[in-house]
Amino acid sequence: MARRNDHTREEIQGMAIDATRTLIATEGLEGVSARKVAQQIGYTVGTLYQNFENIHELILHANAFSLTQLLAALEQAYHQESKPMQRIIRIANTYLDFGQMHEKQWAAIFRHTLPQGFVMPDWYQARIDALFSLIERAVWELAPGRDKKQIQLASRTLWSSVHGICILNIGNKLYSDNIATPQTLMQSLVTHYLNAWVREGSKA
Amino acid sequence: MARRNDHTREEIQGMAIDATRTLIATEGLEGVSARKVAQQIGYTVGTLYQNFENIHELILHANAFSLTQLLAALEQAYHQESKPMQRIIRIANTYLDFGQMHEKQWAAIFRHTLPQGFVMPDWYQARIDALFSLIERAVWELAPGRDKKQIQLASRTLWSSVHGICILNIGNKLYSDNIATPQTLMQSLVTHYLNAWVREGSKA
DNA sequence: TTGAATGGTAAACATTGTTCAATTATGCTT
DNA sequence: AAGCATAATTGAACAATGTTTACCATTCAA
Repeated sequence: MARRNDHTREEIQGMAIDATRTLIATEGLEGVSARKVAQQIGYTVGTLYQNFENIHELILHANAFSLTQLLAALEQAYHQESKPMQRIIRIANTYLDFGQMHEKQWAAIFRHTLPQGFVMPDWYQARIDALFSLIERAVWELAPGRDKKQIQLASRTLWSSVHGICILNIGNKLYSDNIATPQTLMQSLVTHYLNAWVREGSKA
Repeated sequence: MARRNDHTREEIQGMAIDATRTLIATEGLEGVSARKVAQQIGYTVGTLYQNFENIHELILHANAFSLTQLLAALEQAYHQESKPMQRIIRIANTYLDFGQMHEKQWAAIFRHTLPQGFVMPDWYQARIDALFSLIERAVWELAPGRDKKQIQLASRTLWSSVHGICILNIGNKLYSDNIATPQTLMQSLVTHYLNAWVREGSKA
């Protein structure tokens, strides 16, 4: 294996992903370009394209990193001792906080779209699955008696909604801030939805 | 006013917006380019840039058109005779259906982002406001006794959530379709959230 | 009819993603 | 140690993007 600098293939890839993450964090997704990344790591575009199929794969790796950070934050919120309902609220607020604190990275995750014919890699989908699985666990603890399908339905409904609040929160500030904070909306969503959902279950 | 062809400024703008809408509908937001639009309407890019500040303004106009269509569909759903709760469910499903039926246009609306320093024009924001106002009306009918702040809070919470379900529905199909349809999620969200919210109000 | 103003064009510029032939450095073999 | 094969790296090239602008053409008013 011949190499001119003291960087292995893996090192170059790591450096490129780091540079991409920095670019996203400072200039946003639109600020990322192959040449900028290459220049940042001291190589040329050509080298970049030998380590990544295309620019989307690179962005995908950077986003996967953010997803891992997010997941870690959610796991931490999960593992604090408290009642099931409070736990879910805490996780939801962590989700919200992450979006607010890392706005550019967050936007990059859900705003980036694969071009036609590009399939989402398994290692990326796995992170998303892990996220949903965490929610399902938390919801299950709230109502251990419900069957799996119901848990799944409620989890996905709830988390799509939580996600919706996060989205409308960043960028387009749809709420005049003096009226209601996104935390208030989040609280309203989770308590109302889950209270009714739990009650429905105890009826049957 | 000198003109080479028989098109007024307004006509050219209308043609350009139409062409942009077609491009979005067929190729998606990424398929839109100034040259494609110009060629479609039989003019050059230069002419396009005399009628629009930049490509984003053009896209904004196309998206505003979609928003108007969406609003019309929601208004129609609103004006059908039924109980308040059923009305809201119907509106939410109309929202969902619109996203499914006009996937590309829908994605173009919420995926398009203004570049730095670009402020959203009033005529665009007005359409979004109209949308939220419609929901507020529908929620008010469900609980006419609640004060305005509470109505606003519930409306925004609910609609952010509805929006979240729509988003996760298109593109990234996060639900294995054999488990639950998005309509099921929508039904679950609206009924549970609003039932608990109404009950909370009658307690006070 | 002539001149001024407007409509429209085409070419140019910078920047994007992506490819690829040429070059250079490395490791292995003899 | 020399040479060779292989891999790494470059830099130029291509097409397509948004955007600007100098120039040409047409029309209306005088």
